Amino acid sequence: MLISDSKVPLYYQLVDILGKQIKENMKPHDRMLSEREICTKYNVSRTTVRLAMAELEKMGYIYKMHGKGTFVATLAENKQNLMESYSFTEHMKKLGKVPKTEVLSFEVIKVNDYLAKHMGLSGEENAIKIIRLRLADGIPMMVETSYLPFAKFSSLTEELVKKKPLYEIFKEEFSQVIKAADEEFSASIIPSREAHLLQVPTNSACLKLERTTYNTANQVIEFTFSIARADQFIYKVRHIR
Amino acid sequence: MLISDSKVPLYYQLVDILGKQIKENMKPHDRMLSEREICTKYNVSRTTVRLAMAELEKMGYIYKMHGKGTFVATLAENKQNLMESYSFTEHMKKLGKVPKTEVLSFEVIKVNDYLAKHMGLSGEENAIKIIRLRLADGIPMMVETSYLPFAKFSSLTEELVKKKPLYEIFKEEFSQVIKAADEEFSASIIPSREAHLLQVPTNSACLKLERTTYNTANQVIEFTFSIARADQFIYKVRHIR
DNA sequence: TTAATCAAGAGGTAGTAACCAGTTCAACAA
DNA sequence: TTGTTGAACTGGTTACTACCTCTTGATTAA
Repeated sequence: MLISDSKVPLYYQLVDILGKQIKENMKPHDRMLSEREICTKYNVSRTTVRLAMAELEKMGYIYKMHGKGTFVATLAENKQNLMESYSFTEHMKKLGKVPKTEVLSFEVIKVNDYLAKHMGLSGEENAIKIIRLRLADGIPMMVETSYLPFAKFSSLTEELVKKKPLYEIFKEEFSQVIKAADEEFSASIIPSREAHLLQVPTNSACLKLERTTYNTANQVIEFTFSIARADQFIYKVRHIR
Repeated sequence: MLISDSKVPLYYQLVDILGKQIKENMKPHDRMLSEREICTKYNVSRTTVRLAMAELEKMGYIYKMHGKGTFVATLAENKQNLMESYSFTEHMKKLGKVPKTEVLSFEVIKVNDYLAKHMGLSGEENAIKIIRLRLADGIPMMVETSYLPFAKFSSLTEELVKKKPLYEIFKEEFSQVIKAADEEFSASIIPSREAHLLQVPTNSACLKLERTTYNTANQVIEFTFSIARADQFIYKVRHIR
């Protein structure tokens, strides 16, 4: 079942196979085969099995109990890839809504002190500033203002941003893999400009969100402010371990 | 430096030692010793070193680059234990504020359908309902309403809750270790009861927070609603991987 | 000078082996 | 009957070995 001379590691092939089994045939708290049983079934070492299981655990698919076994997590139901939680597009699809994005502006700016500090840039560098309106089922949900380091994304165009989700662009066009993200949540009364864009009364509450996204080399690849309408938008995050 | 016959595993002793070194003597992007160098320095196998490094990586202390080395993460500056982000007490201490908690009510209730569903309980079970007012430097910050499964915490008393942070009680009195948490954020106009408790005008915005906390066996050990005043409270979360 | 090559050293993957520490339950002894 | 014990599982820890891929920089060849 596993391909030894594949470019994709054995343990990762196992992650795929077991993950699929869990999603298709198992329910929360079902017991998995023991590590040693998986070894013989797939003819791999326990090292490989434990690597795969560690990965599944990090993804929230399974949990282990010393002396008892490994079990399917309740968390497995609605969570695949942690990265998806950062993505408005993926987030909305998961909720059964149709996401849509309008790019309101796209420009290259010189970073100010605040941006330089938060993005780990020198004050001389440039950043790409993108303002987007996000809609779900045609209802305006949030306004996002994103800053990307120009040095890493100099060839990025407005057309591309209009065509593809930002996180797909990161990965497919610039080989930037998201490794970590910091998010800050707060609430306030909605600013009038955003009230207009989101089509809500001027005294409404809104959810403010600030996100800093890091690549595998621990560099900031995105710094985003979002303002979301309070009556429509709920933001979900999951912590594991 | 490491103690072979200790009850605490070698790899975890290494986590402590390396973590301390990072916090005390290193800064972001500094290179760590290579895995093989650490092996000889502490006289352990590479297995052990890699286990420790994996742990440090999960904690956000370090990041690795294939072929180049292992480096101190920028994230290390302000983050130790992911669990601490759930804890109001720890969270506030980290911000240099003095946390205080007033227990407003403590009672055992029969769960309704909504609670039963969210806590994985049958409709017949009981829960402990605790309402707390959280203050930082004497300023009321948020009102938290928590539900704990009575079956797991039947011996919990109001006195204990007044004396100790809830998450310390979980760990020390009931051996419940937090493994994962789901959080949902939204914003709204503050309800009048909370407006009064938080001493803000009735038309203020507030941050609403719903948290479900799981133990290592993937059972819900806490379900909490929070209402926080928008002008004072910012909630930070970090995702890794 | 410039480009290709190669070796050293980094982390990544994989196997084997052995023993430790919880959990469970059946077999045995009081 | 009621304990207790102990074997047979579970995952957890540790060591050793070997080879892979990626990065870097020095050496070599064009």
